[in-house]
Amino acid sequence: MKLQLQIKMNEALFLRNPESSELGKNILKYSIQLIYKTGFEAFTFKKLAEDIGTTEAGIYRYFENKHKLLVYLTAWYWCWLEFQISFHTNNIKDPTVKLKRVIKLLATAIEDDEQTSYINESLLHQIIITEGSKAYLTKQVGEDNKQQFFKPYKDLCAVIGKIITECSAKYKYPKSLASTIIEMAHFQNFFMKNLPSLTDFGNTKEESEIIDFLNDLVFTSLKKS
Amino acid sequence: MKLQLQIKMNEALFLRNPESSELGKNILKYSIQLIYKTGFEAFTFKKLAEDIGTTEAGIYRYFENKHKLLVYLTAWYWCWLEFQISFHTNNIKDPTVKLKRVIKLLATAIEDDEQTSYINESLLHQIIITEGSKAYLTKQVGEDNKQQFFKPYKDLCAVIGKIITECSAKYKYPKSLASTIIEMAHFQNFFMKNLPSLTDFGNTKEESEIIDFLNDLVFTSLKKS
DNA sequence: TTTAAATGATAGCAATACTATCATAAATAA
DNA sequence: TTATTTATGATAGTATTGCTATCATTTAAA
Repeated sequence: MKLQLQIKMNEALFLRNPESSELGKNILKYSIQLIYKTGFEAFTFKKLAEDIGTTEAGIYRYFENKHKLLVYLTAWYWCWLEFQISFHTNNIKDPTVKLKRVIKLLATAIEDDEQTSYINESLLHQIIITEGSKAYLTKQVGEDNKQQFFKPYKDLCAVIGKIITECSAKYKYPKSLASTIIEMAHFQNFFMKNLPSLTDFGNTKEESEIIDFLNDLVFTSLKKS
Repeated sequence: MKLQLQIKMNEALFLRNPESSELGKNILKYSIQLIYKTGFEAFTFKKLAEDIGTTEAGIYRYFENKHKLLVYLTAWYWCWLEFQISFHTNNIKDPTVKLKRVIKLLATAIEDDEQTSYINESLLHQIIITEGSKAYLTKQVGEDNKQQFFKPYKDLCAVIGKIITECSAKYKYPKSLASTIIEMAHFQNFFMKNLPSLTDFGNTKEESEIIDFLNDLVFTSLKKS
């Protein structure tokens, strides 16, 4: 008997719930692998269908198009991460300790946690780093937002913003600082690996340095105010 | 007699230099308008050709594909911005004042400066906010980087990093802080307009608030160290 | 004025992004 | 158990995208 973590996803993101069938789960599993391997631009439903051993039309019964699938995956990731955060910061009283834990969770590569057999969290984390912002950097961001597609991201940001306010009630920009931490945990990681001169971590390429940078950035801001 | 600002672009970015002919200049001019209007995903050379009144094949003689064109536009923008920064911070001794000026330039919407008739800097700035990161968030980032496509971005980051170090020689993360300022000047702007709950500027939607936030972020970090 | 270079016009082709149809298999309800 | 809904597989087809090739014509340089 095993505890299964189920995330309730926004129904407007899919045509048929991918978590409700084998094929659906395979779509999630293999799309993560294929996007990781080829990048989102070169990723197509045709190739995905071949990998799974089904047909293109089969995929289209679950997802309207690859953009929706990407939004689904990112939304899933932010939900999952918010759960991780609430789990790992549970019972911690000191908001400073809490915030440090959050930064570490945001900036650390994840081991696949096997709770959800069809989602490889480690690969998904890598995908979010490279492809995540493409989910909202579009012309349709307004409509997608109306349909609540970015609620998990906004919720996570709100949670972190609240911890920031607990740390320092006077600090004026809790939400912007929260979104900055989230984005920079990913961007500094991408830069470190791909455009290292944009960072100070080019030599070691250690995640711990990103964590140190973010801690410094956040806690000097909060101590002062 | 008018002074013309000419930016020497990396030759590997194009097949034929777009600044060397009318058609080329039209490609730059109309591509900025069309990407601004439709977004990069829906932008095609076919539509661009129709707008200009030429043929698809005509565009392909200048740019290998739309990715290269986007990289060209972003590279041009970073070059132009670095010039703006060096121009507007010239003769300023105090590095703190300099850095404040830089933050303002990064976060402020630009008026089209008419110096370059075929490039509308104001629209281009908007494009960079929404599409800019797509230039490097790809599988080919490594190869593109080898060909020096991101040199203007890296140069700008180095310039800002140097000013940061002038402000505080002891600060440990000048380059990461520089790339953070650059990215956040844009992302907070995008969030403010499209996903306002990710920021603290949803009510006023004023650029000046982004500038205040970045100033606070940067100068508390630098004062402390 | 000859020659080279840039453009326009047209064609074509492989891949992408879908939609539709129908047969079959599997799960569910009567 | 049979009847019936539901999901999948197989196949086709269509418009658009992304790109290359050819050749005639205009424009600019030698």
